[in-house]
Amino acid sequence: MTINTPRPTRTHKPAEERRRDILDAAALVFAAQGYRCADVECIAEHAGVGKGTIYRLFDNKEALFLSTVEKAMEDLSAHVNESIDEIEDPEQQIRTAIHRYFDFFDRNPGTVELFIQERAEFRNREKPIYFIYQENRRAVWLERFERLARLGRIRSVSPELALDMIGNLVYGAVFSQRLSGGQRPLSEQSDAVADLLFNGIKG
Amino acid sequence: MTINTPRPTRTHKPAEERRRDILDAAALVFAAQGYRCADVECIAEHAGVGKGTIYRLFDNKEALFLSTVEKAMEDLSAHVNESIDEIEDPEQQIRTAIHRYFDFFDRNPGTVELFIQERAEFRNREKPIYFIYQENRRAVWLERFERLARLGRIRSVSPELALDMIGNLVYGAVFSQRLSGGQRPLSEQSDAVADLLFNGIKG
Amino acid sequence: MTINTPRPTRTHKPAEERRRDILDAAALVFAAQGYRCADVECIAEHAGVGKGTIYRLFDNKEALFLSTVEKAMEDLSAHVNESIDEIEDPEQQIRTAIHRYFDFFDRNPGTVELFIQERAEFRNREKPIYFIYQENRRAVWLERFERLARLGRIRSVSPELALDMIGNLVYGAVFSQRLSGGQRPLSEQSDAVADLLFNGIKG
Amino acid sequence: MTINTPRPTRTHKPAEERRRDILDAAALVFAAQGYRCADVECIAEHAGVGKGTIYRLFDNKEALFLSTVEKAMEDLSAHVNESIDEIEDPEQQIRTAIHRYFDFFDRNPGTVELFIQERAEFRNREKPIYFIYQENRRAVWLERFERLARLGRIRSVSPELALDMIGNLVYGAVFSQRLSGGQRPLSEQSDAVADLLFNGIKG
DNA sequence: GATGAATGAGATTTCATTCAT
DNA sequence: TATGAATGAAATCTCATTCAT
Repeated sequence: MTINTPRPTRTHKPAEERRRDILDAAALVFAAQGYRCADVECIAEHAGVGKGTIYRLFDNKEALFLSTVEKAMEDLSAHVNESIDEIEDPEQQIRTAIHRYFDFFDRNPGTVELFIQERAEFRNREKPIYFIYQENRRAVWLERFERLARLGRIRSVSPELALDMIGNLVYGAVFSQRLSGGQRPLSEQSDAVADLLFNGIKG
Repeated sequence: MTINTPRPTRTHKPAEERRRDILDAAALVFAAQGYRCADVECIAEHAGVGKGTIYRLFDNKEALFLSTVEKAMEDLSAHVNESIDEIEDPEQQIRTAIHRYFDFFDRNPGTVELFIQERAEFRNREKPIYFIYQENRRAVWLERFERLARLGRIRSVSPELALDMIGNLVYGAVFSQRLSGGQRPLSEQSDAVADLLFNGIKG
Repeated sequence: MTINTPRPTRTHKPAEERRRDILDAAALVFAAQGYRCADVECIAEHAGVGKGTIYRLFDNKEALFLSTVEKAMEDLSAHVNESIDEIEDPEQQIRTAIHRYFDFFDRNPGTVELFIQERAEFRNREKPIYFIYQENRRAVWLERFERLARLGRIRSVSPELALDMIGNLVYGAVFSQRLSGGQRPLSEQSDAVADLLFNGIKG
Repeated sequence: MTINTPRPTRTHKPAEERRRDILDAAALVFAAQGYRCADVECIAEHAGVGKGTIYRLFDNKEALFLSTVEKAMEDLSAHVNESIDEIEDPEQQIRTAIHRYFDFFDRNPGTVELFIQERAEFRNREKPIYFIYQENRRAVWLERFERLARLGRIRSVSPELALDMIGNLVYGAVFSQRLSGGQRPLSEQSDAVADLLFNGIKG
């Protein structure tokens, strides 16, 4: 026998905590239902607040969604970049990054949905948040590839191209796995992906 | 004051031609506005028909959209596979396929949007049409990779994995280029991608 | 194994026959689906003609429907009045009329639906066709009741009132039976109804 | 040029009151325009609310309509049965019921329309609400007729039949008056109807 | 004349957003 | 400040009617 303990009618919390609650709920609901089908009321319920509160903290549904995506992107970025700097060898940095990238999506499968949704619904915005973040980090990664080249461990390709390739490869892998309904964790494939990247299929 | 020169009167056409007109218009409008924002009336105008005609030939907006995606996928598949069989060398087959794959999206940039939209809006459907088609062709491509392995031109990776990798790579490349707003044609990169695939960045 | 023998593409029939075919089909479909839900196309199919033909013979859906109701009313009127004049005794005339009235609706249950539909959908028209016909016959029936009164067989009520009462009684009975889902044939009750009418429940 | 003085702003009312407002407006509009032609927006205006409010309180147009009919039926039932129990003599009970039945429809002429509409548009539903209510009350009324029979004041007919007859008679009378456009109040005829019922036209 | 493909007005319903409480 | 009742714009889809063939 469950007892309904209805949410207390009004509660006071610091605004920052409210925001987090709402963004967490939004990530869940947007990922599960898609941007259009997600009902703001449903998000409000999940977050344990009234609709009005959402509209006080976010301009509108679009702003709420973009904040949600941004938060997800921050989490991804933090997860990937966290312990990279402590690694000395650039190849190992790359291998670790791939692994942690895959690992993040294994743990947060909804995040792919958020990225898809963003692009699907906000075609007009300049550039998806994902690619903005990617660009921000580009310089750092480029330098790592250049170091690798200087060490003679990249031969035939320009660092620029290599960076793009790996970006496309892992990005494509995440989408493919998610969209094709693949069940195997991505992170299991990270070594194979890295090997391919470094050695190619002939190697 | 502009004078609208409305579509003259009603014209009769064979059903097949009408379908094509409508699917062409739909591909345009869905790609430009997204599934949700695309107004069926707008598609009708583009196709030069009345709304009713669309609803006579397609059950509803969803069916129209999915037909549009399917048609795009057929076009892609035909474009890629067309002249592959005439090529003898399996490596060359793969290189050509990559090139033609990229080339298709250069010529039909809206197609990526359609694929994104499908996934974004119809999360419930088993599997996106793209992956259904991909699976259909899998056996054929697998055989080519196996031949390559038998010829000793693939060393370290299983044909299965190699196939997945290349799938992810090109798929990711198309998305990346489109989503990141890249302006350079994909097909220009096809050689570099193939080189990476075969030789890796170390090679 | 049935062989589809599709309706020959075009046939020529005298207009009068066409009209009858269409009205028969219309009576069926309108009774089964109701005025609003009845699709003109469906009626055309039932009648074995094209939609255009219907619109050549009838101004519009409304006119078609009203013609259908009128035809039904003519049939009812004919069925009831047919052999009344050959009967000598006025009481027997009334008893026979009641019986034939009920009998008609037993045989043509859809007719009630048509009358209901007419009223439901064409509230604006002066008076339903049923009541127009009823009024036309009123003088004749009034005379019969007056003869009955002159013969001393109606005591306490005016012929006018008696006529109205019986009208209401049988009309109500038909509706009740139909609307309440009664399964017993109306005509079985005609004697009881007539007895009540003549003698009341005390008698 | 008329100046619209639009409903001021939004007001808050208890749900029960809102429901009543809406049902009152719906009864008016459905009776005047018929189920199909009645625009929900029009009902909303009459009720002084927005369309959305109607859809918050009722699942859809159909549910709104059926609630309206049910409410009307409750009102009728209450009006008829109200003071019957205080009457001692069963014949007087019946006479009073007839009178109050007619009186109700004189005061609420639209109610007949609602009943017609219900049947016309929802032919699929098991049984119209009117007949469901009628059946509920049947046992009580049957008992009254049986008491009358025991008192020797009904001779020749079974109580069952007598009850059906009177039901048909008054039901038919209401329809007839309404449909034939009769202007005289029904309640003026109630004595004559009762006399006919008890004594017949011969008596 | 006969057909049925083509048309588009019109009505229901949803849900983001507002604002009275 | 927090709530959720109230709002109404917007979009799908149907089907009576027309008219090219």
